[in-house]
Amino acid sequence: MSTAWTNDYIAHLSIDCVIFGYQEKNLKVLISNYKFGHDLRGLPGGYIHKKESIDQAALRILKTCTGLDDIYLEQFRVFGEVDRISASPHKNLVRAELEKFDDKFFTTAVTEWMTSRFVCIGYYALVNIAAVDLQPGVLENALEWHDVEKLPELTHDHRHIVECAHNELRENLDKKLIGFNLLPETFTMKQVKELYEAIHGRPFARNNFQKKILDLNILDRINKIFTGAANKAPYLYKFRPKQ
Amino acid sequence: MSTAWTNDYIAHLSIDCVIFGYQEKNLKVLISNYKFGHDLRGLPGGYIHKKESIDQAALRILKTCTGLDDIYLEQFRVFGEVDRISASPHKNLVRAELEKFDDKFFTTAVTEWMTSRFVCIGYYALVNIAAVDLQPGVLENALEWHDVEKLPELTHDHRHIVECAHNELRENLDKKLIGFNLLPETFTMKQVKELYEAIHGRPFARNNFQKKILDLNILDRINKIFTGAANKAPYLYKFRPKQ
DNA sequence: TCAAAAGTGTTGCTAGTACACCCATGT
DNA sequence: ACATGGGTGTACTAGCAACACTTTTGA
Repeated sequence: MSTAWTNDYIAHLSIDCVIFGYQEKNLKVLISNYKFGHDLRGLPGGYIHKKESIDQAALRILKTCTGLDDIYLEQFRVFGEVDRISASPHKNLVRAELEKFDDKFFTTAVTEWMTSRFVCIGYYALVNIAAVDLQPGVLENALEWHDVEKLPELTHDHRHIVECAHNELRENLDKKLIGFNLLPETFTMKQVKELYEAIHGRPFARNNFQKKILDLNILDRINKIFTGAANKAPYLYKFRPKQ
Repeated sequence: MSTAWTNDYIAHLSIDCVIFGYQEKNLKVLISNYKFGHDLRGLPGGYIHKKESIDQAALRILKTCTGLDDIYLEQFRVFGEVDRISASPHKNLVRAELEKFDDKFFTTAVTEWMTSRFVCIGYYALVNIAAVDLQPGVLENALEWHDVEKLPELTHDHRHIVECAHNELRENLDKKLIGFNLLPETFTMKQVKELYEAIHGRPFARNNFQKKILDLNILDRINKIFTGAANKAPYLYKFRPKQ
């Protein structure tokens, strides 16, 4: 039975997802808190079914932990060092814990399969945190949003993978205008600016930023929003779907 | 014996290399002409040893066909559609031809392994054609340089892979200043311009191009070269190794 | 009336483009 | 001398950054 399970997937090839969200002016990453190990954490990931494309596999993994179907995602790099798992201080821990876990499923064969050398395809995804319905898997205590700047210790090379994804996000933010996937349906220009600042980790000039974004001609101005504060009411915008 | 061979490699995961060269003012790609099939061609590629990193595997494959050690290369994308081989008109042809090929090695098990579903990591490399010593493998009649604009029919999705690599090369040409890997030790500004034109497929203004390249401060001017033509002698440049 | 936050305008710098001109070279 | 191709300079433009100013809002 468990042999059948491993047989359904391509061996030695995995997908790890860096799922970005945005909340309280901070860029967040979704992190798995595993049931085994001492507060061991890592990226949500999974394997590729022999009968599905890698994009389908990534979407399936994303749906499993967020419940969402329509997610912006992109592969950004392959991590293929031989020792990315074997050199990890967690490798043997993970293997031992898995075997203790549930002897009906995690046989020695399965845990060996899972802790062997893996080439990992890195995907990053952008989600609206408010729309996410976190669904921890059988191996997970919880799924947690962590500030990208204050990540806890992560297993294997997952911290490095997050850094690569973060760099890629920064590079693609202007080029592909993907940042709006992180915002709610409608938003103020200030929110857009704060999002960009959170991703780039540096301030933007208010007026120039507004001009830059409006000149893209991708936003529609909806109406003013009166916050009750003693100042000019900001406009609400929404992303204009491509014609 | 052949089972041992397939056991040495990660199953269902391959590397295909788009090896760019530059000759006679044209951007070229190195193409395998297979011994089997009717003039069947494809990209040089290979598999990943269980004990080597994916970068090492790519370098090994490159060394096998070009004889070169120090090659600029970069992974650019993973191709993971389920049907990228099975939907190919060549799949069954390749399998049948392989089995006829050499029954000591290409057993049914091996050819099944080789023609099963594969996730392919795409690498592109830049080489100086003059330095290359082409070494066809056991399955290859020849390795041939083809104009990127006039590619012959290629097996599976290899044409698509070349197009993706070409796009990536164009995008990275300025950003990473990698074009000089395609030129000889010393070169004139005209040669650099022609290289850029070949890669981008569009003309550049002579004077502005010269200014742009010189402003990068990465070239050293060596001396004038007297071509014998009735005009001003151009300067020779060489790439300045980073301090 | 005032402070706070939002919207907009002006200037200057820089990179890229188009145009023009001058210089070296061999016939 | 002159045609050819190479080197360089100038002006125009677009995009971005720094500055300033005006407008709206509720207390």
